[in-house]
Amino acid sequence: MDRYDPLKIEQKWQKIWAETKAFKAGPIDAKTASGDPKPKKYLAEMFPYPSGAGLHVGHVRNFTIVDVLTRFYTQQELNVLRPFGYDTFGLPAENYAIKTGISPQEATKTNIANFRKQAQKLGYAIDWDREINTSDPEYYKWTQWCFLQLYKAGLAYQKESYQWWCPVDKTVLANEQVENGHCWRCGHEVEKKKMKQWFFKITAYADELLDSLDECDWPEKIKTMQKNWIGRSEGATVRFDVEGRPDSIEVFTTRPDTIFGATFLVLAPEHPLLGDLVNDDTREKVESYCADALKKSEIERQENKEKTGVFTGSYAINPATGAKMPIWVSDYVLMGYGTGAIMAVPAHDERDFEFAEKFELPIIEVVEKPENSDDAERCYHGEGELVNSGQFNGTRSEDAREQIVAWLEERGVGEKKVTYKMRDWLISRQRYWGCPIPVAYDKDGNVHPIPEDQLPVMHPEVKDYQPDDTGRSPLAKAEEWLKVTLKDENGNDIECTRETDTLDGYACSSWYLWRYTSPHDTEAAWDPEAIKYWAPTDVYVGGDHAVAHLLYVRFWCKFFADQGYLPFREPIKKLLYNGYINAPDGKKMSKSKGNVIDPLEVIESGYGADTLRTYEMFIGPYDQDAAWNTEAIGGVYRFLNRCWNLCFDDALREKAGTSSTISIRHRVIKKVTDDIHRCSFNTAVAALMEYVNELYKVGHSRDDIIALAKLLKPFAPHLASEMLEKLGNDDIWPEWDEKYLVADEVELVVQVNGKLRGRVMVGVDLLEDEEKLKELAMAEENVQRFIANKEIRKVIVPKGAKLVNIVVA
RNA sequence: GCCCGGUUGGCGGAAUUGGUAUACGCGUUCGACUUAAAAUCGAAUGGAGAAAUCCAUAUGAGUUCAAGUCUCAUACCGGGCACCA
Repeated sequence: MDRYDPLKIEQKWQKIWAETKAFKAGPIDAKTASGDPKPKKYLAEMFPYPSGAGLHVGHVRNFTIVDVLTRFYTQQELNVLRPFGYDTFGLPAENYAIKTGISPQEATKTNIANFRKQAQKLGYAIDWDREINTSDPEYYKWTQWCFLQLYKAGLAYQKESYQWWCPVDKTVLANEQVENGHCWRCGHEVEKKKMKQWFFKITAYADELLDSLDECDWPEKIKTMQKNWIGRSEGATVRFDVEGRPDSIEVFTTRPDTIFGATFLVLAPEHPLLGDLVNDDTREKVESYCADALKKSEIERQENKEKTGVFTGSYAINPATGAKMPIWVSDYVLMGYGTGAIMAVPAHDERDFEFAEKFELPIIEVVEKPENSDDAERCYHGEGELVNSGQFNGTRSEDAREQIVAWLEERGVGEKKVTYKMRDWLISRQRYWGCPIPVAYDKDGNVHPIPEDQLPVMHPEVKDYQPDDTGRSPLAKAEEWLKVTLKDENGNDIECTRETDTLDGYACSSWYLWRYTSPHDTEAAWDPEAIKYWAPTDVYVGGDHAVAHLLYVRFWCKFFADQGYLPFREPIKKLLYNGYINAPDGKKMSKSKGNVIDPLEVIESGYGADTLRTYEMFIGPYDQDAAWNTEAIGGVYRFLNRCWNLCFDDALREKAGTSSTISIRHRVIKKVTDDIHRCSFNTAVAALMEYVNELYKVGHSRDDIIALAKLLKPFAPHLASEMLEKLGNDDIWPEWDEKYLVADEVELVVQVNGKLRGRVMVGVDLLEDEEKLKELAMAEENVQRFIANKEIRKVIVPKGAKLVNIVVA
C-alpha cells in the first residue's frame, strides 16, 4: 500500500482541475435533469489586496469557508458561481514603487501571479475564467462609468471644506478610514486641511441604509456597527434671534422639551457667523481661540476633555422664554454635525453642565428628576415632568417634545429635523495608484465629465510617484496627459485640464460583486441577464470592513437599483464575518514580532493543503478569533491519514463486514449536512473524526468509505478525490434516511429529583408508552434505593427526551 | 462613559428546542509493536473518594420536576463608538 503523500496527490488533482476547468460556473440558462431552471448559488470572499508577502493563514481561513460551501453546493448539483479577484489599487504598491522604482503596474502583476499560484496550491474551487483586477483598465473603465452615473444623478459633487489629511501618505481620507484620529494605512495622526474635494452623497440613502438592514442575514454585531455609524437621531432645529442684529442662529437639538432650560448658545470654532458676532473687545480673543482649535489635532481635542471656550460678545433670545442668552464659542461643538451650533441646557446635559460650571453660566432645571432616581447624578438627563416651562409645566418630557416643536413651528422659529452622524463619502485621493477620476476643468474651473466613449481615462506614465504637500497628486506632473479637448453642447472645442486626483479604492470594490457575473463584458459594467440570474450574492465571507466597504456596496446597490441597472436593493444576502487567526502566543501575527505562520510553509513541510484547510475549519467557530496551535494541526493530519488508510490499507479493509454500520453512516451524513448548513464547520469535522474512529473499531463496508470521502471532500478535496477515484464513485452529496437513524433499543435516563440515578435500555417501540417507561424507570435497581419509602410526588416523561424524572419528597 | 459580545477540564473547544455537562482535537499517563526511537495501534484522563456518592460550566441570587442554556445583580476579558447636542 502507498502511504498518504499529500503533496503528490494534491499536485495531481490541481493539475486535473486546472486542465478541465472543473469549477467553471454553468450557463445562466442551465437546466436540471427534469428541465427546470437550475437553482444557483453565488458565493464570494472579500477579494484580497495582493501584497508582496503572499497569502497568510487569515486568507486561508476566509477562502476555505467559501470553498467548503462552494464544494458542498456543487456536490449538491446546484449551479455555483465562485469567482476570484484582486483589489489592487492602493498605497502599499505605490509606496513600494517610491522605494524601489518598480512601477505599481509591474509590482501588481508580480503579486497577482504569486497570489494565484498560492490559491491554486490550496485547491480552491475557483472559476478562474472570471478573475478580475481593479487596476486593469478593462475593469476601471467601468469604475469610471459608475462615477459618471453618480455624477449625472447629482450624487457625485465637489465641496470645499476641512478634510482629514494624512501628512505621511499625503492624501485626504474618508471618515471611515480614520481610526481613532489615525490614518488606517500608516497609523500616523491625521490633520484637518481645507480642500476642494469630490464626494459621493451616501447620506441621500441614510434612511434606507438603516431600515433595510433588517432584511440582511448578517451578524448583529455588524448591523449594530452600521446603525451606530449612520447614527440617525430625531430632534428639531430651532432658530435663535441675535440681539441687535438681523441674523438668527440655527441649532439642532434632540431635546426640544428642555428649551425653557436653554441658558446660552455654543458655536463651533468653524462656524461661519462668528465673524459677525464679535465686537472690538472680543474679536481678538475669539479669533485666537478659533485659530488654536483648528491647529489642534483631533487627538489633542479628544485627549483634553476639559471644556474651553470664549464669549463672543453677542446675545441671543430664547424663543420660548424671551430670555437673553450669551453666545459662546467652544471646540466641544462640532461643525460637521447638526448645524454646528447648540442650545446649551446645563441642567440636563453633562457637557453643557460642565461648561456652565466652569464659566459660571446660569443653570435652570426644567425636567423634574423622579424621586427614585440616582441622587449622585449631578445633571439629570432622563425623562420626567416639566417644571419652569410656562404652559408646559406638568407635561411629561416625552410628550412635551412633540408639543413644543409644534408650538415652535406655529411661530415659525423651528421645525422637526432628523440628523445623521454619517457624512458624505469623500472619494478624492492625492495619489497616483488609484482609478483616475474621469472629469476635466475648463479655464474657468467648470467641471466637464469625460464622455463615456472616451473611457477609460488611463494613468499617464510618470517617473516620480512621490506625492508632495501641494495637495495635488503625482498625476499633476504629467503635463501632456493633463491637456484634453472636450466638446460643448454645440460641438465647439473646449480646452480642459484633467482632474489629477484618483478615486478612493473603496469605489473600485463597491461594484466588483456584479462584475463577476459577466467579467469580460465590453458593452456594460455588468450584463443585465447575468446579474438577474446570479446576483445578489448569496454568501459573502470576510473579516474586515464592517462600516466602510460593507456600507458602500449597499449604497451603490441602492443607487444602481434606482437607475434601473440592478433588480435588487441589497447586494449581500448572507454575510459571514470570520474571526482572525492569531499567533500561537495569542497575539496578532506580525512580521516585526516574528510570530507569523506562513501557510505555504505549513503545506510544504509535508502536511499538505488538505490538512491546512481542514485544520483551519476545525480550529474553532468560524466567527471567533483563534490562536494557531502548532501541535493541534498534527491531530488533523493523523485524522486524514486514518481516512487514507481506511480506503487504501488492505489490512483494514479486511475488517469490512464485521459489523453493521448503516446507522452510524446515516447519522454522520445528517450531522455533517446540518452542520455545514449552519456554518458549524468545526463540529462537522469533529463528526467526521468520530465516524472514522468508530469505523476503526467496528469495521466498515465500501459504502461507509464512499460516504466518508463525499462528506470529507469540501474540507479535504484532494484526498477525497483520490479516495473516490479508487472507489470508482461520483462525488454527489449523500442523503440520509430517517429510518436508519433510530436504533432498536435506546438508553433511557432515569433521574430522581433531577439527578442522574440510573439507565435502562428500552425498546424503541416503548418510547410512546409513558406508563411503561415510568414502570421500567422505577424498577431500576439503583433508582429503587432513592425512591424506596419516599412519597412520589410526580413522574415526568418529557416528549422525545428519552428521560424520566421522578420527583420524591 | 455608552452600545454589543464573551467567561465550560492542563489547553482549543462541544452541548442546535431548558432534558445524560465536558463530543472532537491537543497535551499527559500507561500498554502493544521495536534492539531502540519515531511513526502507528489500543487504553485511561474534570476534582475529591476504597466505594457508594459528593462537588464542578466566572461569582451570588431567582424561575423550573429539571438551568452551561431563561431572569436579575456583581466581577473579569474582548470588540465597537466616543464631546454627535
